[in-house]
Amino acid sequence: MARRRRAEMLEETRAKLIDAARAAFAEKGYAGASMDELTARAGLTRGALYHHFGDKRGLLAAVVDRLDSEMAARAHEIGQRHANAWEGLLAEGGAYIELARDPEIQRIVLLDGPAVLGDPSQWPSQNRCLLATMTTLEALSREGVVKPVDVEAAARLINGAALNAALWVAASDDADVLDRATDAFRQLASGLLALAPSTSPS
Amino acid sequence: MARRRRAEMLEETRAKLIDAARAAFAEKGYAGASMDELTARAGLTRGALYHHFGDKRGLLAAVVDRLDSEMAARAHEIGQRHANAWEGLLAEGGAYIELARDPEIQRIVLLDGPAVLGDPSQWPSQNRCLLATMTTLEALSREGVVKPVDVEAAARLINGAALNAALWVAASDDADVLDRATDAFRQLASGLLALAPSTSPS
DNA sequence: TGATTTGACATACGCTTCGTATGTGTCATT
DNA sequence: AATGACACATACGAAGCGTATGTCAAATCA
Repeated sequence: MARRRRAEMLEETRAKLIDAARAAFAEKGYAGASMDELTARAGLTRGALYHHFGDKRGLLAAVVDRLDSEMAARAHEIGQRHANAWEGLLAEGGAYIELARDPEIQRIVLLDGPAVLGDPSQWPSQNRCLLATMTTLEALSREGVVKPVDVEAAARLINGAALNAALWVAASDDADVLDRATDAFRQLASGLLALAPSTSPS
Repeated sequence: MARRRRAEMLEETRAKLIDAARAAFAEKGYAGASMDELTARAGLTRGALYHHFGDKRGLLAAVVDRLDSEMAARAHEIGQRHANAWEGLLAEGGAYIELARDPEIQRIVLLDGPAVLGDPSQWPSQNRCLLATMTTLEALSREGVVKPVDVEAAARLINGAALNAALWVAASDDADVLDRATDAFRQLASGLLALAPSTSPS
């Protein structure tokens, strides 16, 4: 069998640990997940974990960073699909709402993450999400589509509203809740528009 | 000395435990707070705690319920002060933002609470907050001030935006962040208005 | 190529903490 | 006055985290 390089092995174990942790945290929650069990499932021991991530919290940070990056990339991509930048912003928000219905993201990013790692707005990954929204808003502001506005503040509130909507959608089994949340989101966002918002612009 | 009734004592120990837990959770966080230390500071032992609250989680639920009720009452009261219902809604949101700057509320209600107790929109106390906002919105909708809107969805998003703004405000030391967040909140909320929002209505 | 060092893990240990099971004293009831 | 219930304290077991230590392969170098 071909011998693999050391760096390869290292990356592989890191990935295995992150994957195992992602599953364990999602299933049992951060506090409920045992590091012994988690590492054993990955075919390793706690030794590997502490060597790579320092402590349990470091492991969560790594998992969160990964999930959050995936979210940002996906939401931004969806936003980019729209020729109209304003529709892109709305779609981006809608994408966040949908993404956050994923139980893994729910539990790890939205619930345990803030409690263990502190305010999300301080995370490097969250800043990526925020930056994407801010960039879009900035462009819209230059084009005159939205009113002159504090871009950072507006972006934070928009993201916050979307994430909260996602929590609501995820907690209820009702199928139409997603649509209700999305509609309300669009209405709220229209408050940023320079022109009087039309009820159904499409 | 006057002998107190049994029920009085009972309520007093409950209150002492909740107060001690409130302080301990705020200072060390839920996970970091030791129940031995917490109860000792109240002049009791863990026995009392498990007798009254079942487990650590039950104690947190009691603390959260208390804090959250205080928030709802205070915010609603502030909203009531305004003759104009629309300004009342905005003031209510602003009040949430300000209230959440309190480190106790920050840590216990906004960070640890959701992680341990689950989605806040399922809490009885949170429903009180929500109901207040919904009532105001409903009235505004009847008066024709805001567009016909899904009241529950709009209320949830508004509350979510306010809470998220509060996290941001609390995390940054910048003094003007509070104003920036409040302004952005008002702009977003104006998306619900039936008429084209004026830039500075007051 | 053989010796040495570095680094990636495994193993072993102690400490803390939670939850429960059991004990004890005091207040109501009869 | 005796009994039962209740409010709490004490004692115990188990689990989990972090650290300190050990080990073996891989990289470096003479």
